[in-house]
Amino acid sequence: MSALKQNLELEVKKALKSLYSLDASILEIQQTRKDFEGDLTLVVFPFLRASRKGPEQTAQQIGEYLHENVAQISGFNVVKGFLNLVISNEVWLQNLQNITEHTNYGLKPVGSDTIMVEYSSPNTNKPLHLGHVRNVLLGYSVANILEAAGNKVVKTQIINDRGIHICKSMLAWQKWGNGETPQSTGLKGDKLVGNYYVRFDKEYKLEIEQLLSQGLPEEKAKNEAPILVEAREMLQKWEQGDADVLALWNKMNGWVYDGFEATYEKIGVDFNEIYYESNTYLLGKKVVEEGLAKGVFEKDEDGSVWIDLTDEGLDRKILLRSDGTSVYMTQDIGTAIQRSEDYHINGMIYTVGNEQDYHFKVLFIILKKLGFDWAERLFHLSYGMVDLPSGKMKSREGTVVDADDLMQQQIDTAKEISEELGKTEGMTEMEKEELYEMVGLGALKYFILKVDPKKRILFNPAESIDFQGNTGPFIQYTHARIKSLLRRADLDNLAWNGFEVASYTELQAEERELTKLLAQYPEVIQLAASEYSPAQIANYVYDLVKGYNAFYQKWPIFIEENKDTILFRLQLSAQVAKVIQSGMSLLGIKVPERM
RNA sequence: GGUCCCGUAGCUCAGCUGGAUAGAGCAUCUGCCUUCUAAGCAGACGGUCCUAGGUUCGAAUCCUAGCGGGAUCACCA
Repeated sequence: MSALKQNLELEVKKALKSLYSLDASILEIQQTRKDFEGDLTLVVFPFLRASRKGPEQTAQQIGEYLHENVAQISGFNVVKGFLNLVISNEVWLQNLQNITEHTNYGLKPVGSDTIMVEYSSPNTNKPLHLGHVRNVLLGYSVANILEAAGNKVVKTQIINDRGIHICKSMLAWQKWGNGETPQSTGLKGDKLVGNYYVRFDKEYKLEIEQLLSQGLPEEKAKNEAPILVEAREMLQKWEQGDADVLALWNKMNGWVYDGFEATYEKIGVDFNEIYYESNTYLLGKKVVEEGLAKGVFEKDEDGSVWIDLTDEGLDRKILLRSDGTSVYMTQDIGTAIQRSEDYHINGMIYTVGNEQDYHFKVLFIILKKLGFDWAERLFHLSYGMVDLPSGKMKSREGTVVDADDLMQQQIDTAKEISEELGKTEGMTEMEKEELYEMVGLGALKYFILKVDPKKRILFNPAESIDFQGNTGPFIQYTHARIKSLLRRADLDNLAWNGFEVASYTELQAEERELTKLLAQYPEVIQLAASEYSPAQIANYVYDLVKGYNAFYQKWPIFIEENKDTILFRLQLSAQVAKVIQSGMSLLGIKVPERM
């Protein structure tokens, strides 16, 4: 398709040169809108000055020239200043033929650029929730898309494993845990640790109340509650390398990682490399010292280190506290550099919520100022909040939608609907379970990925996600239906697989439309990659499926008399199924053989 | 207050590197299963593209101002 377009652009340029001696540098050839006849449209308004004719005449003239000189163009028509070109069926069919010969159609071979994609990046004191789900799905899908577009991709996360929040869970477990473990309770490790985080907060609030009733001012009560003081002491011990504290820290973090791993596996995402803040913050501090020496940063009298970005319309930002300890920014600087040393990256994508827009703006400027060449290709994949009808999610207040619960709920819904529709007859228990999971998670993933990441999502846990219309299950269903056709074809010994579509002559309008849609897939991947947008893929696959269903309903296959027609339609269907499967896998969504 | 993001049908969203009569899904209504899976198809209904200016042959799309919603501006992460 893009080759076709490129070739056409060349021909149009030739036409303009020969007709009006015009050297057009840029010209726009776009898809013809549905309501008009044709495949590609040239807008001729920009050439009127050179042609010294009206728009219709100009379009007519160019059209005649192209029709005569370009074999691929089988016709044209003119509507106002729009020249609609009809591409010959042979071109589309040849293209379809090429598609049948490529198993990885649309995907580029891996090139030399290495891009690192970061997503998830949780704290280790509580389980993953709905917000993480959006994050993980986006990041994982963008990683897939970048890979499909020809990049070497390293998927990673940064685990925020140090800080007071972990000490809170540790302390609460020490005090009230009675030696509980995931094994002894049957709880997932992240859930167990999360419970103690909540417990800490509860006790903390009680202590504050008590202090307030003793007449302490609020500020002081919040700051001097014994349990908080104790947590701070624990953090200090941690930083000093106290063996007992480190052992507890390792144990509880281990539980959490096991829990996360289970959730990631369920959701269907993975990582190639994991970074821990406890390992990178020291490097950050070192680099800040170096930057200070280079004059990129400045030191205040109290010893704190800053970068002044007021020239860029931003603020002053702190990089080291007066006591020399690191802040969030310091750690991110260290992590970025560590990554560039471990892998020779050409760029990096950070999947982080839009409340961090400012942070990453500053981080990128700092890395550029420090002179790293890869700093030119940093991108903050920023996404909007997932809000509940009740408002914002807050872990400490328990108003979160837990990731595991959410997935299970979707799977249960899928089960209900499947059973209601009677779709699972003849399936084994294992096949059923697999199907429910595919469909339930497919609905969830598609629901989240089809919208622009920048937009906020309002999620109502009480209403289940749709399974009809523009949804994951709708697409999965179409795939299953095609597979069903192909199974029947195999039973009937119809050798569609080797059928040469290029020589087919009976192309119907719906079939022609489908070949055009299939031809667009490689371009769509490139666009999705350049925009870091899974939504582009989702919307494309949806259009393809809509187009297929229109064809499916209008043109029955097996009752056709002409065997070539049967084989052609089967081959076309198989290619559609292939692209559906491919596109959905870029979104991290599996498609079933039957449903 | 400064900065950033969002505002398109009753609801959820496409379209936004300027192009033709602004498109889908859900909801509502009408048809289509004794022919390949009806989680489907065909059709109807539904719009001041937040508002006002500007640029242009042409603006939902670009620019300016305003309105509404959200985020952010910590020696928290």
